[in-house]
Amino acid sequence: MPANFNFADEEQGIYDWWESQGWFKPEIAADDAETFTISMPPPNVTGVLHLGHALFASLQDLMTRYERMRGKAALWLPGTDHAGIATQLQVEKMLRDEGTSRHDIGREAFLERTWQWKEEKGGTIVEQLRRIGASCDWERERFTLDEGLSDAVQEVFVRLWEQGRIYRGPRLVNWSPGLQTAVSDLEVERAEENGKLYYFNYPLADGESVPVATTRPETILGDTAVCVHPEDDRYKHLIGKSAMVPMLNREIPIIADEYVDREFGTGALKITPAHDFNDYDIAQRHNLEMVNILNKDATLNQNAGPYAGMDRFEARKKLWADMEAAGMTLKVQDHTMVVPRSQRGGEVVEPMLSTQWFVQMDDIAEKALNAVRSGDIKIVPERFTKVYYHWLENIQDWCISRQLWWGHRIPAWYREKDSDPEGEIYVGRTAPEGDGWTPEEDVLDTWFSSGLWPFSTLGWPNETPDLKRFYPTQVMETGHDILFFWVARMIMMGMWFTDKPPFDTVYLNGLVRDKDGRKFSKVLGNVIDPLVLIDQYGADPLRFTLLTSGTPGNDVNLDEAKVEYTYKFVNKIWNITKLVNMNLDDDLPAGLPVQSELDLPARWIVSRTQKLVNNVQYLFDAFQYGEAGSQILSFMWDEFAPWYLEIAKHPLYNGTPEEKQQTQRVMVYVLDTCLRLLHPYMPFMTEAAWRYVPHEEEALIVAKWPVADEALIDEAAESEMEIFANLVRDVRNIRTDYKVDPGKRISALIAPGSRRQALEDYGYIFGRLCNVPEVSLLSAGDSIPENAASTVVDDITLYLPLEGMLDIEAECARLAKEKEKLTGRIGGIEKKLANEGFVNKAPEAVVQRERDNLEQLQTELSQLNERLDSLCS
RNA sequence: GGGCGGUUAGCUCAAUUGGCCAGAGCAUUCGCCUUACAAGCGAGGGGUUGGGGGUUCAAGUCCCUCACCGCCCA
Repeated sequence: MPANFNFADEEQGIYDWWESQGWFKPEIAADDAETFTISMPPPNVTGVLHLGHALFASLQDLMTRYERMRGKAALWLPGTDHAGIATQLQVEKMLRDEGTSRHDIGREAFLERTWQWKEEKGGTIVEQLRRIGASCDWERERFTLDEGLSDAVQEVFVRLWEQGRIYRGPRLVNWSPGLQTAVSDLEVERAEENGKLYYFNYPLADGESVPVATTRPETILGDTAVCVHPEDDRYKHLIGKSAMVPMLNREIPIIADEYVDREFGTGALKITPAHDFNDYDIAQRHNLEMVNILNKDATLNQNAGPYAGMDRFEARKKLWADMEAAGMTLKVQDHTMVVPRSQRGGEVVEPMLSTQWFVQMDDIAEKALNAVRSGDIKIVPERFTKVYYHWLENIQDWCISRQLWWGHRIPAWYREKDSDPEGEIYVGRTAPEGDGWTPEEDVLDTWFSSGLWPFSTLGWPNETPDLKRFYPTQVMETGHDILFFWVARMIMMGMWFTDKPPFDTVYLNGLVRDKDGRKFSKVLGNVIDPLVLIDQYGADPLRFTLLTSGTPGNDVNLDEAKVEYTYKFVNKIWNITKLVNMNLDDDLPAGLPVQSELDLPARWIVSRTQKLVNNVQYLFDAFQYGEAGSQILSFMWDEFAPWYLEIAKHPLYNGTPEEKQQTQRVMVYVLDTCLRLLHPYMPFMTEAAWRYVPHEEEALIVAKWPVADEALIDEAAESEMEIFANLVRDVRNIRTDYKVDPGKRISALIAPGSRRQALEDYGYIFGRLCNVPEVSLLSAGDSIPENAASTVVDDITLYLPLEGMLDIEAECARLAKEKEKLTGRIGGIEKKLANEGFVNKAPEAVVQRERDNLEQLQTELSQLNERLDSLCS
């Protein structure tokens, strides 16, 4: 067996072996096996792996591997997303660098270039997912623009149209001037920024004026009313009069609406329905005219009169300067305001009147709400259900058209009617018959196709065998940041079109941040590339660290020091395996020996193993993978290796053939169990190590998940071993206190109390664990050694004759300190037990535990007192 | 303004229906190359679990309140 696990040489080979054996495919399970399906949230096809991907891949792979080991037909279905805006932006940038643009080369050439780009870059992230060990069924990999998925998108669009749930029309939408497309509410990020509030006198037709404040002066050019509060005594008399738009002298009405906040600004509001959502609502109520003053690139159009052609921010300055010159302005104040910016480009988004396609959401949302309300879909952590409800209960119609080229083209055609070039609309799976039809240019929001992902990837709308067998899926694991964007939409689409919840559990993870909790950013220079970590430490440490650094739904702060530590854990496990492996004989019988034949350390570690398996199972059932992982690590590193394996060296090296074999079988059993439990966390190293452990199954990836055997839990063995452990720790402490060279062998005398037999049988433990190879048991009447340090555990007193090294005074001080600690604890327990409330109300087991504790501590105290009497008085 | 999360050792994080002395890693102190592992082993120091109040026999955990940090929605 190699000295170390050489991940760099091994990982690729192991992965290829798994894949070539077909173990990533659900078909390896029995035909009638229960299914377990996860659809992978499709990463951007041209993206590269970042830690967010690494986290979701680790979680989903863990779940998949776990269920696979439990014998389910486990399918983790991978894929990528065409990511309309993001990908188009990348290609447009390429074109810009080449000195051309998408408009120069035209739609067809542009799409060709984009497909080419997709082919070039599309493999990257998929390869990177393999590197972290993702056990997905690559033969079922999908891409959102695949033919099958495109059919599904078209089918959904046409059906929604036929159901009257899709409509087209002019509405106020969020317009991204840089991207020159509409975007949905969700794609707009709002943040407080320092802006200004401009006060000016709005001229009235009769020569008077009314003071008004605005944060965006350029929108004055699109005003179609001035609005005051109906109860506002300052302005009441103006209602019904007319105002004149500054510089344009367009006459507009003064209206009253209770929406106006009398406290804000001057209490009078200018209304620009074509460029403000609130104003739009007011305009609807009052039947106001709507004047669009912006072009698609956010320069001003002809409605802006002399300002036509200027950029919106330039126009703001110029208009204000002109108004100042005309004596209309009052003042400019600093003002904190909420600015909407594009999630993609970061530029300021403009509300703009535009003709777009929408999905009417009310009934669709209702079904999705019910799926969660009824418990058919469970969200983990549960607190996100409230967020989900709130969003769906207040949902707006969804703007699904995008003025992009990269995406699913909307299956609609227009024909002139009543001199309107788009007067007649046809929506269908194929182009309409007849002449004069022009196809729709717009494509669909990327999330429209992702919303179908759980079933479109399985073949829907066709009743494919995969769809029948694997739909609905079981778990949707993704980031809580896309609960609305994606999860809610999948539930809506799934419920609407398949009448089934697309998955029964939504598991939401948080964001990965740096160790100080900051977001990764190029500006901060704190970006960590998961592939660099994998190159440095291997995939397993990164996976394990991501999986154990956080709790469900919360952000993960990744500390590279922990990755390094986990890398050492990998080495630790490797060395444990090496030790076990080098102490094996051929033809070792499989499985554990009969429990009654086991020695105390074996009964103890076997019992501890059952408890570990139970805990891990409990935690897995509750999605608490982090805690489960930590417990496995702690069991191996703090119990199995330093206690059991060290003790086991005695029977292995000095025992009878029977004892030796028994010990071999036990350590193989425990190690094997740990490797199984750990495999979903660290697939590569566990698989590699497992080769050196006797086993029956073909590979660890398809080995059985451990189940605890309650009959092997042995509380008596656990408490007896605990006594040994405490004695060993005490001896070590004494050695440290007296600065006894660790290499120096010393002997001990033990007054064994009620444990004579155990101490006779297992006294060798002291030789192994604290370098005390000679242990003599005292009998009643034997004289207590002089000049010895001592310690007490339960009814046992252990003496270490330290010959010339003992300082009586120091020893007495040590014992006195020990006594103080003991009496303190005894006092605490006595007080507790004297409390009638505790004795009567606490569970019997808890009370009994305290009583047992008290009894033991009192025993220890009396022995300690004897020792103090004889040595120190 | 509404909702949610967080605040635990110097730093990063745990702690399963409330129940033994709140645990790890990093950092730090001391001692060890002990034949699986110095990528290691052994021992230690470091905490009023953000403040205050309450419920309970028992609170990091449940309730109220305040403070600060963060996220989502309007």
